Amino acid sequence: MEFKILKRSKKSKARLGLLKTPHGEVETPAMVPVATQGTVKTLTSEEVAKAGTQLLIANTFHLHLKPGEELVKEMGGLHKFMNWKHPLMTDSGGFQVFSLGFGREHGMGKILKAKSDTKIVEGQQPKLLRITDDGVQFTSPLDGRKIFLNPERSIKIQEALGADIIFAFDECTSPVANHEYTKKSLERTHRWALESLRAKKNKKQALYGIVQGGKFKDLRQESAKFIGSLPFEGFGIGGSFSGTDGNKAMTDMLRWTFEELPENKPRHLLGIGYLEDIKNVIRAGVDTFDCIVPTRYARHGTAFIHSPARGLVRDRFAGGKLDISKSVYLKDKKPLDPKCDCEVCANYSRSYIAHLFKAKEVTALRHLTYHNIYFFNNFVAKIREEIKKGKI
RNA sequence: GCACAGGUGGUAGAGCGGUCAAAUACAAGAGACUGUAAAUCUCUCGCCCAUGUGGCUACGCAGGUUCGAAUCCUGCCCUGUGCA
Repeated sequence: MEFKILKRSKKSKARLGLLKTPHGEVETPAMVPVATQGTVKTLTSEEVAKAGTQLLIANTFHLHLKPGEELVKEMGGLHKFMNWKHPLMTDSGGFQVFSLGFGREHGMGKILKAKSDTKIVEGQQPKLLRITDDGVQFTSPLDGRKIFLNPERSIKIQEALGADIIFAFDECTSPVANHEYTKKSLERTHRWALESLRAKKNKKQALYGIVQGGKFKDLRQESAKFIGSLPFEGFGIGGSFSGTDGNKAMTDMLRWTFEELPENKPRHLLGIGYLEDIKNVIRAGVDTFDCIVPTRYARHGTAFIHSPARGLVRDRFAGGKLDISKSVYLKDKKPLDPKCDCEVCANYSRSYIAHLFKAKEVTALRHLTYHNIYFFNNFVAKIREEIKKGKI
């Protein structure tokens, strides 16, 4: 893999780049739709590409569970298996250490929405899995069976899957972990980073190290310094932030991190963001970022649109949300987003999609997903243009 | 006309003497979702006050039995099925 920075903004830390992988190039900044189980839910791989997607991220933990990396390998690798001819990443399973552990136990996402009395202290274990220096013992959410993952196994699985970019195994720390827990967890993630590097054999794949450290400045800097000093080909920024103070916690964290990272290597922000986050993180210097928002929100009935729908939308950024489950849209002849030129907006009305959604037809979810992916890709493409023109 | 069966909230459908404003599901309304256990989850859903171990009106209609009836009895009105 090769990463070229084509332009650095004078107005911000934003950069325009080109990521060259064995399966083609990615113009950065770029949004990365999530294909956890080897599919962007409801879409074919051809549709995903047609909607402007350059890069996808699939998941080690889920594909290991089902159908198993050996099967994927037997079928010619993940690219061939899912007929995705473009660049591909796999996440390491590190997020599941959180989402199936403390996250599930506390009914909490990795971004804290409100003040919480829950605290995680050093030495505490989640009920549903066991984290030790050797690795993580998961309980499969599918059938309760035990799954053990550590850096070596995660890398082996990712090599069998065969994505262009793979990630070191880490622990995504909970937003309610205290400084001491986060520090101990970070030290373990750092050891795992070294082990991930050691385990990696396949030279065609690029391995990204992951910076953690939660919301703590000293830990973020320590992590960025350490991970940044290792021979990774790029970096993932993971973990938790507070969401109670707008975007400040996130941009602060990115600033602390990027000050310590080698700036000629690509940076991937893991699991962000909302539409209103995107410009900020790009301004902070993020090259790629993945997020389930366009796809999950689609399946839950939300279309992202340019102009706010009257009374139903927050319009804090360059777009709005349209909840197609509202009965008013049954009588609305307009497309989801009148300013969008995707194939769904060119051909279908809100009325029709609202009907499909209420009738629980899967095609509604397909249309919404396609539109949202297109919308996000287009949104980022315009930001690339703005960086090119020196506006951002 | 006769014989059965039945009439409960927007719908379907529980309840068959007290703990019933009435299970459950659907529909409807509101909210949540940031490296996907997520085509998911949460809340509201008779009316009123206003949010409480609150008030009022309800189970086809009219009477009755009973301390007490959606639940038992009588009549009436509807609906379905069978037989004439």
